[in-house]
Amino acid sequence: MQPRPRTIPEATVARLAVYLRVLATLADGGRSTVSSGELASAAGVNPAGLRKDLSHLGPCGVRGVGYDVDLLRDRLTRVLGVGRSRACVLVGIGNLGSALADYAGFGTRGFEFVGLFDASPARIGQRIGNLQVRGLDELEDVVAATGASIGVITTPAEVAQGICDRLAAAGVGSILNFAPVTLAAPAGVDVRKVDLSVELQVLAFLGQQRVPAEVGESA
Amino acid sequence: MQPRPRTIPEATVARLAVYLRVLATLADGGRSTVSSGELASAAGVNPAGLRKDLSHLGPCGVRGVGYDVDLLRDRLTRVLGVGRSRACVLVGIGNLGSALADYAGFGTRGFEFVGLFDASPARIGQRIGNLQVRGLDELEDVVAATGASIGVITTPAEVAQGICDRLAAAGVGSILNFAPVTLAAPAGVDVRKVDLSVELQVLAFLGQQRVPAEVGESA
DNA sequence: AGCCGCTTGTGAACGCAGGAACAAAGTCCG
DNA sequence: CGGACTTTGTTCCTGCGTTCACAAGCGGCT
Repeated sequence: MQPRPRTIPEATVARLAVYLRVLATLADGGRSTVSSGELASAAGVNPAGLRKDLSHLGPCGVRGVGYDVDLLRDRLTRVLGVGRSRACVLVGIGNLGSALADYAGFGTRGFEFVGLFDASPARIGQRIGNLQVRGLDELEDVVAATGASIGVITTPAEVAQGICDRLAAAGVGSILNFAPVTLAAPAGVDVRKVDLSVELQVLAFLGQQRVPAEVGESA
Repeated sequence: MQPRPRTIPEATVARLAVYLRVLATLADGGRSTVSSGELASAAGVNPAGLRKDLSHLGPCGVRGVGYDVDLLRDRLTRVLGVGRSRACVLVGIGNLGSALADYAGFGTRGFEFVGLFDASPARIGQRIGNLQVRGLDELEDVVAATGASIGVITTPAEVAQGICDRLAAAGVGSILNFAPVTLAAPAGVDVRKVDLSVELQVLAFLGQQRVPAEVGESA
């Protein structure tokens, strides 16, 4: 049997990652226990929802007291698989790619870039952090040698699909796409998309809805 | 008074922005009409869902033929409010902030940065694109002078809440937060969060879940 | 030892998004 | 001019996520 059903909703997983970060802050502050209400308000969610999210891991709190910070952190770390370091490759070393390659937040959370790739000869050989930018022709070799399981795409939209195909064929099972296109990937490969201009447009729409006086559509 | 009900689901708005981009590509390719199926597959969604999304704008297709590309583009542009340019300020000119300030995709979609701010004296005065980085003390003045309605936060987590408060107090109604914290904002201010390490952690979790399943199946 | 208050964990209802199927409408062809 | 095909717009339904509300359990106090 499966005492913990392996099916944790995706939305819940995203929140678990947030809880984990809040817990780290609390631990730094010297706290040893937290209540669901406190944790929920720090994470910006409903207390009942938080408890339900946590219930997917089995009981891990003490009634009448709350959650043990260290214990819960351990549990979340193990469930999310942050314990072992994961090898990532990054394709497209433009402004955004360089920023991501240099972003310290990844290394401390179990993600390590093992390869940076770009098509432009001008960028090949450039050093970012402790890595050198390689040519695209080395992509498959590096993925095979390092066993990288995650690929990050920060290329122009036109070539993103081609890179996606090559990553998938090379055995990369998870792709994070920043290019403003919808990628098609074979079954068994997860693709997540972060589209910055869509975020801004949604924000603009909500703001426009809130201030209809500024629109002046009927005039 | 409301031929179009003002309540368009947020998830739909995000997809409308995607459709708009796909339509731009199609228009560049010379296409004049598209069917819902074609548009849906290009956007990576279900055809029925796409039609439902578009139905929020009222009937804008021709039965038996499809959608007129230019007309639909016009309609979407007007609903999303991409027509007029929106003034944005960006706070925190680190690697990520610099990348965003230099990202061409925003300017072509109706978003214009009118102020870049950083706390570090080393960065103040630096030029990015056609803007100069200013000190944080000028933040309120610039927001007031330009009427900026959107603020983007790419600061370290520790100072993000303070910046959020100052932006909200200055009259910025929409905030896009890249800092790895959950921000609290007064009512009437929309906050959207883009958390890169959460995206990676979700991806890692999905991949981790997939691998043991594959092992069990192939054995 | 017993009671009380606090907090977790779970069960149920509500609302929402997503998907499939169907009727209306317009066009193309004979 | 009429029929048939294509495609939209809508309606229904199913499933998921979220929220509310309550019972169970644990620690502290008397």
